[in-house]
This record gives sequence, structure tokens and C-alpha cells, in this order.
Amino acid sequence: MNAIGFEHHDHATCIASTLRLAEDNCAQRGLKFTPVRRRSLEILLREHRAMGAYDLLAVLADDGHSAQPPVAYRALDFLVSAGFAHKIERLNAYIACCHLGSDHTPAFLICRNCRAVGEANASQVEIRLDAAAQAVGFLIERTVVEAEGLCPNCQDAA
Amino acid sequence: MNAIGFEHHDHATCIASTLRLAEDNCAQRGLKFTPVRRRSLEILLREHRAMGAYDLLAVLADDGHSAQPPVAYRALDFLVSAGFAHKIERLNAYIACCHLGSDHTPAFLICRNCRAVGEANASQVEIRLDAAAQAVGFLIERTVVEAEGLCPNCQDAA
DNA sequence: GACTGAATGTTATAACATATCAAGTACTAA
DNA sequence: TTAGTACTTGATATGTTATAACATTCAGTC
Repeated sequence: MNAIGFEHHDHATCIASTLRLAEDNCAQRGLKFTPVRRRSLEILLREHRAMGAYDLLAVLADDGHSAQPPVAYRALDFLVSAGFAHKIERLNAYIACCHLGSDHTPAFLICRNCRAVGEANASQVEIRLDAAAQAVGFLIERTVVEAEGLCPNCQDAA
Repeated sequence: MNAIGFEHHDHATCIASTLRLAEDNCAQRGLKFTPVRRRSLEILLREHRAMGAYDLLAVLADDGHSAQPPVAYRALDFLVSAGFAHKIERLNAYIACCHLGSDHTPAFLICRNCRAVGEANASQVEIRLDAAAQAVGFLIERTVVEAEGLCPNCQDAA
């Protein structure tokens, strides 16, 4: 199982172009795309799987960066708040965003066997929580949608 | 803010009848509703809020039960797998199920300010992940839907 | 009674996350 | 140019959530 949204693509190009996109995006919004932040996004893109903060930290440490947990968590917080990465609550792990630039409520398909994660296209997902929320006067700001199951490869293996 | 799905109800009756329901349900399915499990569900029902495993553990310890983490996690695992409780991934916390008996994909409304949690009625929620999953051959077994925002009380306070 | 499988007791540790304060850096406005 | 400021990073410590591993107890059954 590749973890590339369960599909193949030109990974090297994808990384480079996404990093450039993120750079431009930061410039426009006045955000600081510092070396640690850039490198963290690059690592997430390169690995192309859900990584724990300590997984990221280990790679940063190999680079010679400070290897204390706050370093990884700060970088991840930045990437998530900038919309460059998402947190997978089910796994307590982080993954680079596949649809950088488009404002979207992400939805993930998580394989319970091999932990591969696919990010569903927003247009294919429709959440109808509004009625429930309005009925009780709740104001929704953010929605987490995570489906757990078996990816094609792990179904075949079973 | 009460945490009772943002609405009031007869709590004592609710606890008693839900415990009885769970008991019957276990008898039917051949599951063992042991003292720790029963007591854990009772605690979740009584508190009627999302509790961390260690919160539950503290209450169990007051009862004189063994106070080691696995005790709480085992009880919670049982309650979740039996459908008597849900895990709120966003909070790493657990809450008694409001719709015991009905097979449902729960959806939660979580206040980011006071941490109150409401369980939306399943009929009000519609998830359309099927198309995305089918497109890549993914088999969905379970879906987590958690909306974060502000409950009515915390909106007023702001 | 002896076997079996499930549940529980217990110890230890893994994995995830944040508080706090000090030090550096970059912009900016007198 | 310098002083202020807001933000980022470095570093230490600690808090929180979760599980591995193995021993023991208990209920049901042959």
C-alpha cells in the first residue's frame, strides 16, 4: 500500500510544487515560512503518511535541529493553522495536506491495518450536521471526519 | 452549560434505565457486565460529560477498586465495543452513549471553550463518504464525526 | 477436581503533549 | 541608531494518555 491517497503520482514534482505554493501563500498572508517550518512540511510531504510528532522530531534531529518536543509541536501547529497539514485525531498523527490552497473540511480514510491514510476530496463529502447544530444553538467552527476501515491492499491480504 | 446534549432531562431515571438496558443487552449477547464495567458506565452516565480515562480511574479508586490505568482502559474498551460509550477522539475522552440500543454512527458537537459535548441524533446526520471510499476501493467500517465550536452558553458569554 | 478461557491485578514503560522561561531575530518607529 | 515590540527558537521539566507484559483469580464445564 502506498500512502499517496491510495494512488500513484509524480512525488518529487508534487513536493517541490507544494513547497512553492506554501511559500507563496505565506508571503501573501504575511506568515513566516522559517527553515524549521519549511523543513517540517518537506518531511511530511516526502514521507506522505501520517507521522507522529516524535517521528517528525527524529528526522529534524538528524538534520541537526534541536530535538526537543516543542520544536516539532510548534512546527506542526504552524502547518496545521496555516492549512498546510492536518491532524489525524484517530492516530494522534499529522499529514501534509493534499489540497493545499483550497479551503476545505478534510475527510480521511484510515486503514486500521497498515495505517495508510487517504484524504478524500472535499467535493465528495457532504456533512449535514447543520440541522443538528442549529436545533441546539451550537456554532460549528471546524469538523473532523475520519473513516476507519481497510484499504484495498489490506482487504486483499485478508 | 449543562452537558446533557445541551438539554435538560430526568437524569436519575435516565441513569437507572440505561443501566438496565445495558444489563439486558449484555445478557442477550452473552457479554459479561461485571462490577467494574457496570460501575464505569454508571460513572460516565452520572457525570454526563466527556471523561478522560484517568478521570474515571480516580472515581474507581475512590470506590476501592484497583487504580491502575489498565483497569480504566479495559472497562472503557468494553463499553465502547459494546456500544455503551463512545470515544471522543478530539478530546481523548469517553462519554456514555445517549442512544443505547440503536446502532448508529455517532456525531458529536464539542464546545472548545467549556468542553461540553452533545451527541447529535443520527437521523440528523448524513455522511457521504461512500463515493470517495468506493472510488479508491476503501472499505469503511467505522466513521468518526466530531464538530468543534461554541455551545450556546459560551457564545453568549463571548 | 482439573481444564479452559475470560477478566482482573500489578508493574513498568511507551507515546503524546504542553508549561515555562531564557535567548535570539526581524521589523519599526522615534 | 537605538529602543521597543512581537514573534520565533532553545532548553528543561513535567504533565497526560495509553499499552505491553506477565501473574493471578474466577466462572463455567468436562
